Amino acid sequence: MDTKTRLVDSARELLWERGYAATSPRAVLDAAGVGQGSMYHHFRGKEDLARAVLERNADEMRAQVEADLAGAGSAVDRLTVYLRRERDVLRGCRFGKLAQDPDAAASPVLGPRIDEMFRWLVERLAAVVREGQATGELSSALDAHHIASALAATLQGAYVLARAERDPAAFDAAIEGVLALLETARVAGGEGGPR
Amino acid sequence: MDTKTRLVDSARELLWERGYAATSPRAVLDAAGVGQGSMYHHFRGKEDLARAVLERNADEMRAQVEADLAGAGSAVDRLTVYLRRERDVLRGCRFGKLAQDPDAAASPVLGPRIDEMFRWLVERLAAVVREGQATGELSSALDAHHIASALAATLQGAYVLARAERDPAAFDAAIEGVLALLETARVAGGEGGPR
DNA sequence: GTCTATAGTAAGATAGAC
DNA sequence: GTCTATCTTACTATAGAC
Repeated sequence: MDTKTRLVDSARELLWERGYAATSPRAVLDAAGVGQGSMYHHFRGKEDLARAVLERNADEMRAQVEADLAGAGSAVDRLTVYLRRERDVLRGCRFGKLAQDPDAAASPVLGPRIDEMFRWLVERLAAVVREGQATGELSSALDAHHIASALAATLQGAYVLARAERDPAAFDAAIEGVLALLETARVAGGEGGPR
Repeated sequence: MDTKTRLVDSARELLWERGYAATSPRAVLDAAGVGQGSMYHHFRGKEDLARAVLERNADEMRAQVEADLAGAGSAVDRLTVYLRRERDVLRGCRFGKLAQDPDAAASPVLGPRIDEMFRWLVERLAAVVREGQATGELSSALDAHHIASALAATLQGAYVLARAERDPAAFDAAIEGVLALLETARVAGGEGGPR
């Protein structure tokens, strides 16, 4: 594996584990096993390296979300697949972590990328909710964007709870809770209604 | 105001704004307008000062939550009051912020205090859900701890979304979404049922 | 292209004058 | 009890040898 790839891989892990502000270029270099100067040859600095990591993370996340939401089954079924997918709970969300990081959020190059990722995610979830409304599975009285926002927020908050309590069970409890609520919102008689 | 109080006040603001890892003692001293040595006279160091801040934050948060949840109205009404209470959305939750901070969460003195706060909050919310089940407002088929976890998680995640999108509207959308779901869970005929 | 060496700054903490 | 001065370490970045 070449040096540039090793740098991105190492930075990706450290950014996930420690966040942006708390990740030093030195730590990345040590983890990648390269000298001081290599990073500044391939990247303009810490921020530019983080940008490369964010681009890769965004590609992977979009692909994963699409895989979950574009599958078979009703809208609620697919949202359930997405929310119940196995995750590295205690490490948290690669994007949510950075959204809370003071330096990453304030960065003019990183901030907009984080912003864009979440706006895309919520809109993608909202589209599935609207599909559910179109088939009659979910009530048309619900605001699709609100429901999608609540689902995305529960997922992000579930990570926060699990990390605070140092217990993955806190994550599962929150996900099961919102799924139970979503289940009650299924319209009786709609496609794949309550069971 | 005495020096010790000014130090805690300044640290409290900076911890909220920047988190623990990214808040330097120097920044606290500058904000408080005191010299280097004063902090080390009143506190053992950065971690000890943060501990003092966390204790004050915990007191205030418990009082605020109790004020919202112990009021009049049905269980769902009170949960709604809690979730809709006005918040400094873009600054985030004083505890949720620290839960995501790598250094704060890893600290043996700060970590357990963050843990305890969230466990208390979820249990307090679960108690209200159980009250709703006792009066027949909410279905007894629901797992109170799961629902409480989902509500706490949505709140935390709503902060994450708003910060990521730099828009308080993202917070409101998530809260309204989960409230809409909670509303559908009201048992018809129960106290203060669906309207 | 990758390395070591080193710049300049700030971190967290301590020493000692007043 | 509060201050300034200073210690040691680590930060982000650059210089220049190989």
